[in-house]
Amino acid sequence: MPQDADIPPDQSLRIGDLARLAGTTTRTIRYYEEMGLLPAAAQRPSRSHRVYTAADVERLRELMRLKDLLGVSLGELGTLLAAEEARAEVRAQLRREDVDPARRRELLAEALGHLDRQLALVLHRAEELEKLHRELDDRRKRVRRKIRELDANAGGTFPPAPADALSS
Amino acid sequence: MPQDADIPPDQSLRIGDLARLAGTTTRTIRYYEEMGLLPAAAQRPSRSHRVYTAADVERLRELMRLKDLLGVSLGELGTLLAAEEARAEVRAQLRREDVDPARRRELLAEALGHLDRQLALVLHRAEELEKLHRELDDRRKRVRRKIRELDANAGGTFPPAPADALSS
DNA sequence: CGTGATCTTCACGTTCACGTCAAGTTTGCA
DNA sequence: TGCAAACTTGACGTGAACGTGAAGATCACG
Repeated sequence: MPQDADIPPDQSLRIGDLARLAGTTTRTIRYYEEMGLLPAAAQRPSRSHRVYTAADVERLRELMRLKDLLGVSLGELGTLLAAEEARAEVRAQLRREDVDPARRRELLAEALGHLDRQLALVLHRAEELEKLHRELDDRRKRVRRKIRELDANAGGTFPPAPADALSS
Repeated sequence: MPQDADIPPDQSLRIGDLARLAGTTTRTIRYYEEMGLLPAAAQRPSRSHRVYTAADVERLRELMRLKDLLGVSLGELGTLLAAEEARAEVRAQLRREDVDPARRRELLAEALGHLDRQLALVLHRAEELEKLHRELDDRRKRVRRKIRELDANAGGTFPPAPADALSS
């Protein structure tokens, strides 16, 4: 668990701060940048320090969250993230109301597609996890029942023969 | 997705068959054996072929499933699997009714502990996934609402100014 | 009992996702 | 302006989880 020093002092964070706030390392951040997951802030004067904002903390946390929850590689994550980028683009375009409705619809439809792809991934995994959950729950109930049976005739003779096979 | 040739011809499978049936490679199977995830069938005459049964197919599939769903390393998976081993042991002992009740309770309690550990893992992940699911659903709803708004006054002038900020 | 497919054990190679060290540079601050 | 702390790029190292040969043994079948 990351040391949750959740007092984001606001803009102008440096890479070390970002690492601490997101619960990771500077190496990882540079690596993610290299992989295109964190945009390289193109106009950085080369050899000067990287600067970040609170939004970047959020973005990085979201990245790590998705990576963990969806169990995807950084490459696949990059694809999903490109969708997020597109959504940001959409938001920017939508904020200016001088875009023609046809284009607006296009952008929105695209965003919808991206969201649906992510949702499909999430739903599939959630379903599988739920299945596993139910299985474990069933096993647990069986074990607890056996314990209760055992406790019922405590101090007595042998308990009644169980007679039911436990599924593997 | 593994090519689901689900016609398990029954016992006496060889490593290639197991690989095909479980949707993986022989290398992976040997590796898992080396890691102690698949027991090495101790009395194999050294330099003879490995033999497997349909149960092993199940076990291997379960292994891959857990690894994927819980996102754990093979090491951690080994620990969880040791629990399964213990449960198998319990089942074996419980089948013979000549074990004294105290020991039975012990074994059952142990099994319960293992199951609870797995359940905790699963529940935590399921919760996180559900949170992500709700978030994506919300975003999707917003996008769809915008599309409907746009479609409502189609062919007309500009749509009414949205006036609501889209959360990042 | 020959033979081709499949398997055996080394052993080294590879990819991913970073860790780690080195040498020089930039920044915040006294 | 001086300086320590934090940063920069570059390069090599590492652990996990396999992939990929090589050289020989074994199996299943005609």
